[in-house]
Parts: sequence; C-alpha cells; structure tokens
Amino acid sequence: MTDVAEILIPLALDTAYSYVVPEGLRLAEGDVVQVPLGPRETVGVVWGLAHTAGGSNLRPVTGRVDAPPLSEPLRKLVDWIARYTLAPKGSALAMVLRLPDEAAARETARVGVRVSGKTPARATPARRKVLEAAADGALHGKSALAKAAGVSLGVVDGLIDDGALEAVAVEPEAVAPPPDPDHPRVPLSDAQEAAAIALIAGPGTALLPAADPNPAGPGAGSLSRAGEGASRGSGESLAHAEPAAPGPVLLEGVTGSGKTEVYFEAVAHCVRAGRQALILMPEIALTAQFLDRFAARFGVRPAAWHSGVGGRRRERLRAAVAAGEARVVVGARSALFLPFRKLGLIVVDEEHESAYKQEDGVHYHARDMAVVRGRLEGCPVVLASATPSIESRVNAERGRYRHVRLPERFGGRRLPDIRAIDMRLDGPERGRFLSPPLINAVKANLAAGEQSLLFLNRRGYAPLTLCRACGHRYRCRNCSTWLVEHRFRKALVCHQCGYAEPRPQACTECGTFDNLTACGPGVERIAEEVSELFPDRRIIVLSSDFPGGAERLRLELEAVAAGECDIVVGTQLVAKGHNFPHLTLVGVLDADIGLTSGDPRAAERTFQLLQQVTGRAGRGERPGRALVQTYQPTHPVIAALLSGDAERFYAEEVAAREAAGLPPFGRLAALIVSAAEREAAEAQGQALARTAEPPPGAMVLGPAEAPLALVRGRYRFRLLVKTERNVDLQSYLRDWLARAPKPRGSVRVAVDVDPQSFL
DNA sequence: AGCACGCCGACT
DNA sequence: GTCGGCGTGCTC
Repeated sequence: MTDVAEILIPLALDTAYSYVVPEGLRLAEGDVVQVPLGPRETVGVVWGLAHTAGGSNLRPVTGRVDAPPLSEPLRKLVDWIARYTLAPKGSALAMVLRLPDEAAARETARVGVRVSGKTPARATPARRKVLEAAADGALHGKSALAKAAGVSLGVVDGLIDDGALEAVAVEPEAVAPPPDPDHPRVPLSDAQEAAAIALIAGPGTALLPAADPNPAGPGAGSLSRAGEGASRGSGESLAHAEPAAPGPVLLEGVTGSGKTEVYFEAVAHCVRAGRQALILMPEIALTAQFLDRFAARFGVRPAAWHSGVGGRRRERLRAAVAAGEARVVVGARSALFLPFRKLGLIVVDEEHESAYKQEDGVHYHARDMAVVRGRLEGCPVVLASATPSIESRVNAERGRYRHVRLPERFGGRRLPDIRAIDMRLDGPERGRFLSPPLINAVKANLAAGEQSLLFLNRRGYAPLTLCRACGHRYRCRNCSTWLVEHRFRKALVCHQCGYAEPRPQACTECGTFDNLTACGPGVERIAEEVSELFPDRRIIVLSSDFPGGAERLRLELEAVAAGECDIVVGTQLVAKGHNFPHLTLVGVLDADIGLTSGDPRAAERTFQLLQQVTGRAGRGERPGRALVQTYQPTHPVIAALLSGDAERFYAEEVAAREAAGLPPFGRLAALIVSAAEREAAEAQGQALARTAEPPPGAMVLGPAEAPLALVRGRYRFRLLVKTERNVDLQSYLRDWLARAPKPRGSVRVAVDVDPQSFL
C-alpha cells in the first residue's frame, strides 16, 4: 500500500497531480507542500489523500512548506469558483495562495537609531548636526535622521560604526490594531438602530425597543454594550457571543441614510463574538474618509487590503488574518481570498458596483463570490447599497436574501429635489452644452456662496474628432471606437485600450492644416465653457486622468470636500466614494449617455449612476437640488429618477427583461475571440457567435444584435444565457463551445451568474 | 508559471 | 548558413 496525495498546484492546471507521500511524512488535506514539477520545485496544496496498492511510478512529495494550511471552506471556495467561472482549478487556487513572496521576505526590517551616550571619537560639524538632531534620545529612522540633520546617510552610518549611535530594530507598527466594538460613538437614529438589530438578529427575532429608555450618554445605545439588551428584559437579546444570523442580507438605504453606521454595528457584534469581519469595497471607495469613519466608530483605523499595500506589510497583514489577529479587514475584491481563521461576517459595500467584476485571469464577481464564501463559512453576508443591482433585489424579493431597508435619510435630511431640463425645449446655444436653466441655477448657487457639481460621464475634451475638409473621423487602430481628444494631453486617446497618438496639426488623411473639429463634449470642454461663463470662479475638473496621479487627485478631492472650490466638473469619479458636504446643486449634463449602448445592463447602470450622483446634492439639513439635462424626459430611467420611484423602475426593468426572454438576474457570459478568428469565420460566411446552436434556452447577443466591442485586437461578445434553475450552466457552455467549430487560438468564456442558483 | 519544441524572417 | 520571434503544449 502506498500513500498518494493529490496535489493542486497554483498554475493553470485543471486537475490535481498525484504524488507519493514519502515514508514518515504525515499530510492532511489543506497542507501546503513542495513538489517536483518537470525540472523544478513548486508549491501546491494537498487536495486529497488516498491509499493505492502496488508500487507506483509517481514522483514523491518533497516536503511540507511552513505555511498555514488552507481551511476547508477556502478549499471548497476554490473548487466552487473554478467550476463556476470555467477557470482551471489551479488558477483559482492561485488567487488564494499568494505565498510570502521572496522579494517581500528579503525586505530588511527597518532599523532605527538613537544616541548611545558615548561620545564619538571624531566630532566633525556634520556629525555634530546629527547628534543634535538625535539629542532627544528617541528612536529615529536612519534616513529621516540624516535628512533632518541635512547630511548624507554615510555620516549616520559612520556614527553607528563609531558607537555614538546605536542601531535598534524598529518594532514594525501593528498592521491590525484591535478595533473596539464598544468605543463611544454617536447614537444611531431609531431607524438605524432597528435596521442594525434586524441585520444582526435575523428573521423572527423580536426587536429591542428602538429608543433607549435610560439613555446614559453616547455609546449607551442598546447595541453598544454587550449584555445590556438582556438586562432590559425586552425579549430576544443580542447576547455577547451569539453569532449573527447567517445568510445573505440586502441592506438597502437611500444615499445619506447612514448605512455604513448600520453595518458597523454588525461588524461590532461580530468582533464582540470573537470572530473576524471583512468589509469589501470597490477600490475607488476605499478612501481615507472611509477609514476615518471606521476609526470614529472603533477607535482605530481598520487593516486595509488593496493593490497599493505591498511588500512586507502585505505579508504581515496576511499572516495576521490567518492567525485571527486582524479582527476587521477593509479591502478591495482580492481581500475576499484572504485566509481568515474564523470569519464571522462579510460586508459588501456598494454591492451594485461593476468594479467588483474581475475581468482578467479568473473572471469573477466579488459580490457573488462573497455570497458563496459566506455560505461556506456559515456566516452572514451583508450586501449594502443605495441602488442595489437588479439581481440582488430580485433575490431579496424572492426571499433568497433577507431585505433590510433604511427608507429615510439620517437626521431628517431630505432627498434632493430633482428636475429635468428638456433639451428639445431649453437646449443650449449651438456649440455649447450648458442649457440656460442650468446656467441660471449655477449662477444663483454661486450667488448664495454654495458649491455646484456639473456631471458628465465622459473624460477628455471631445469624444470624436473629424476633418472638416475630407470628413475623416479618427478611430482607434486596435478597437472599434472613436479616439477621444484630450486637449490637456494634446492627444487623441482610445478609451477602450489606452492607445494614444498626438493630436495632428494636419489631417492625416487629406493633409489639410488646422481643419480638425471636435464633436461633442467631454469634461474638459465643459470646464472651458464654465470658465467662460464664470471667469473668476474656482473651477476644477475631476476625472480619472487627473494630472499628477492618484495622490494629487486624493488631495484635490479632499480640498473639494472642504469646500475649496465653487464648481466641480466631474465624471463618475465624483459619483462614487468621496462625499462633498458643501455641495448643494448637481447638474447632469447628458443623462442619456449610456442608455443606447446595447449593453443589457445599460438602463440599470445609468439609473444607479444618476441616482448616486444626484444624491450627492444637499448640505446638512438643507435638501439639495439636481437638474438633469435630457432629450428623453419620458424614458423609464429618467422618469424613475425624477419621481424618485426606484421600486417602479426595478419592477419595470425586471418585467422588460422577462419580456425579452432574459432572466431578471443576468446570466451573462463573455466570449472573447481574436479578430483573426472572427475574420476567418466570416470568410466562411459565418458569424462566429452563431456557428453552433447555443445551449437550450440561451440567447446570444452577437454581431447581429449588438455592435461588438473590439478591444486590443480581440472581439468581445456577450452571451446572455438563460437556463433553468439548478442547471449546470458550465456544462452547457462547455458543451456548446465543444460543438462550435473552434478556430485556432483560445476562446475564453467568463460567466457572471447569480451564484445562489448553483449552491 | 516556466521551459521546451518548432517553424518562419533578417542577420553576424 | 544560424539567431530569435512567440505560438503551442506539457508538467504527476
């Protein structure tokens, strides 16, 4: 009898490989091991163990790796994700198993220096300056000290060698200081308190009285002190170590209703119960502002996990998570794969955000994977949004998710007054983009000393450039899109693939000089118009191509939030993440952008975006105003926005999808095919997306129905696939692809499906 | 992911 | 005549 281990290797391999377990090595599922693979050694994870009779020709496991084993829920998650996303198992494993990378391990621990008291053998002026700067006896960073003394690092090193300074290893700052769930805080409103209790306690639990009969100052609400609920004898209590009710909950609250504070209570409860909490956010929303709000509630900033956290810090945080020391992690989508030891809660903030979709490598939707991980870990998953996705809403309506609502703004604040400006009646002058009513509103707002936002979801100066002499339109050489003029960069840029070329002086087609014309508006052009209208006002353009990089952008966002600006011209960047407390007027410049894109989620996305951006208007208790320029004031999206009737919009949207034969929660697959493949198929008179019968009940939105996007030489098809509940979509698609005449090259399929139907 | 094999274009 | 481009395939 031989012991054989099935080892999954974090490479694009779909099956685990078998190795012999050498004599004396005791392995368990989940253990991280080293194995030979071809000419080299790799790490892998024990996915299964078996005995077989007879000597085998398998290679042996080299040995165990000193790393915490992969928990069972995490292994199941890997299997699930691989199956669900049609990715190789090894690729799914790679997302979880980012081993301590060597570069990070080699990073030396930071060294600090302090005066030893010994006088240096030689005292040069430079040395004296250093010793003066370090005279306080405290620990100084080496380079910081050199800089403070105005000398080079060599002087400091010299003093260390001399013994006048002693080098001490700096205790690295804590990656994850413990949050205090009972930190004094601002009391919740009745509505928030009720929502928080519903979130934690689950269905069928009697609510505590919303108002505290014996208020004892801040922090004494019924949720703040463990055990108090019981002492008041008001039915079910949220006892100290009682875990929150598992399963997904949709926490829906209008902008400004204080959702964050509500789920913070669920986080606090989870921490009190001795378990870990994960708060997922779209990368863009992971701001200092949010971390400060967390600190205000819990006394410390949370451990943050995102692409910007690198090196040693990343590894130490991962270790703290695995050890269960990091109690709360706030992170972007990749944080979902951290090896939590005892996960007690996942919050997905802004759950409707498309940034949760990972579109390269393993394609997944972090919100859906969070639901799956929550299920596997047996913990609750809170999906929070002011504008939930259709699928989450449908799931809530059908009782698969619990639904907790915060229908009102916090502190009696009212929602903004939203009005349409019908561009067919009140349109701007030729070549202009601001309508007279909007200009007047901005004027009035400025006169009142208030901040305004002009929102246009289009970066750059103009979305299309053409030659007036020959009519040539500038398009991307890789993509099917027009090149967007960026006047600040003096370039024509493709917004699909990033291709850029300098803006030509003469038409590249006919050679005519200075006869190119910009068509349509982008934020840069709007800013130009605004500065002509209000020349002495402080105007700023905020979009993702803000010059000076992310750090300057962050500072600008803070300056705007502090009120240091009169008019903001911005793209969707301003609709997300940052709050602007001084903003009282929002002007939407082209509400119709995106409504005709052919994307099956166009209406939903536009509605969410417009609702978020108009919701930014309002200051303290004063309601704000929003003016929406549109050519289609009766379009369902615009009408819903104006009436504030989200319910109706969602109902209509679901009905429309059903009428079109589409499921309410999209089963969306993307088929990515190279341009050459498609041309080859078309040469044979076939449209590639239709070369095989789609799976039963599937609809394919291909060349005939929707314009294809051509990105970096690859066509992107969208397949909307309708299947029965509990049917294995993966086999459908595999089968379908197998039957399609497969041209050379890879055909990748990504699935973006409601995960609940496959659990 | 690495690393080999393999089949066509411009070079010491 | 070879060097080298990256497409394809394999690793228990």
